[in-house]
Amino acid sequence: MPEGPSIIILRELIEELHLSKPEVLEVAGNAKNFDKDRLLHKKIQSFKSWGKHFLICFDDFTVRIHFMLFGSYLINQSKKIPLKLGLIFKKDELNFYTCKVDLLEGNVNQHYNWENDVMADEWNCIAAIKKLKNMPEALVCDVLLDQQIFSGVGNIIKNEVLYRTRIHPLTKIANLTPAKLKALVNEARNYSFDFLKWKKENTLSKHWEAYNQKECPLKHVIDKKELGKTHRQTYYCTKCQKLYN
DNA sequence: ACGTATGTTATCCT
DNA sequence: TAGGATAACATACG
Repeated sequence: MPEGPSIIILRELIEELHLSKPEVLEVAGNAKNFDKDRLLHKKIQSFKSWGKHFLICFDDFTVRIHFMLFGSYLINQSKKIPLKLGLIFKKDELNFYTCKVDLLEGNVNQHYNWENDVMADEWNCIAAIKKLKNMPEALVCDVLLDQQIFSGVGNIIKNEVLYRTRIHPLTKIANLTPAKLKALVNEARNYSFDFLKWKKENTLSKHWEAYNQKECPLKHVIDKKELGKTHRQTYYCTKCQKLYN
């Protein structure tokens, strides 16, 4: 569920309901880090997302849903596992499970820089390159997971972007050529949209070239190691992906 | 059946 | 004290 494109899919499914500023008639669930009565009888102004964050925006506060690793949602359906947050409108309902729910005070724009979201219209690749240049010692396998630079990128996107750009995960930012640095940043967005398309078609895993693979498309062995300070599983081909040093 | 994981953060160590 | 390791969340998949 968790990476950025999956949140876009949730947003699109809600759009298809054609709710216009729906009033919350009932609030359910065991989310208890804020008073759920805050939402009651208030109108939702918009549904937004920032990377892996799903945002339900009210007049002067926003409910933030983060699905973490195991989170899920159902629209106009429910299931047996404990409900974290349920919002009931006149005709529809949204149910969120196993997620982190937080309430952000004030205008949502004060909480987020939309330029960091690789899938947003506002995405700013120049700003991303600038941030990367300020961390020359960082490894590419770590920076791709940095939500302040590549909001929405997760471990699948990380591995696929590194394979597509033929960059070894342990390459330091300082050692990338300007062209490779640019390719890295551009592919973070580009692959995210392929992810979105394939996820909708239910063919995402079929298109993986490195993530979860035993061999790359050229039949070389794929190595699998926990790399970087993030210690996330990294799948890479030492023949196809160059270590810049 | 069991091991692993598309993620993040609080807390406990050193 | 900064940093790293660990646990926690509680589900789905192969």
